[in-house]
Amino acid sequence: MATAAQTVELTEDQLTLIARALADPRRYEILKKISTKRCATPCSSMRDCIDISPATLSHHMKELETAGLVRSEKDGKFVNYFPQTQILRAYLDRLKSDLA
Amino acid sequence: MATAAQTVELTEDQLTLIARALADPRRYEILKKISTKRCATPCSSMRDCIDISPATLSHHMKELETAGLVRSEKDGKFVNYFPQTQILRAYLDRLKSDLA
DNA sequence: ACATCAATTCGATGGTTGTCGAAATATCAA
DNA sequence: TTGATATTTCGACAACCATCGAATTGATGT
Repeated sequence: MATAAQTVELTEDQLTLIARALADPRRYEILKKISTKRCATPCSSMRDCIDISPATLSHHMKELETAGLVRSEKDGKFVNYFPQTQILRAYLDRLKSDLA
Repeated sequence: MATAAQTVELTEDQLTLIARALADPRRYEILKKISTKRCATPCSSMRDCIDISPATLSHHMKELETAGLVRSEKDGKFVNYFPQTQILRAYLDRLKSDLA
């Protein structure tokens, strides 16, 4: 089953990390931007539309990555980010089964 | 269309309030408990299974209510809580359309 | 009226977090 | 090598937040 969707099981800690990652408006905007793009999103391109210092951006990217919501790949002096939609889907499924 | 599901539109502020409300483990447990019960859930019954002071519980309930995730109804000296599933559904729909 | 119980409010405390400037690290181009 | 650019790390600060004891409010039953 090559293209079957993997169902990820989230630990309690991951659940909290994800919820907290989504709870900051700026981080949410960043993730939204990464998610809508199919291609790689470099750190620097984020600063074109979000007014933020490099240090703060780096901090937020680490939070998103620790939560598992994005994956990073180094490309020379740039760092590209990719959305990890299976994690978000697992989160949505979990909320639905726990709370709906 | 008598039983049609209402689609609620969430503001940016509500989005943040909900995310923050879900980001605390204890609050998540409380909401989970309220959600799995169909009947009214009094404040005091929460303390049977969650070790928490009355003051902290009251604080968390207010957060959940401000986020719109629960509704409260006074019943004598008790306060009953009801899950507001349409708000949770609106939140899930929003995450899906923004991030998936 | 009084005592009792549920819940809220107040005030304080300790920990967390978003923010950014400055310095450091890493890569690339000339 | 030197300079420029991208990103991270460090240190600090202010704001926020979870927590709870104590005092308060509100309702019930005696």
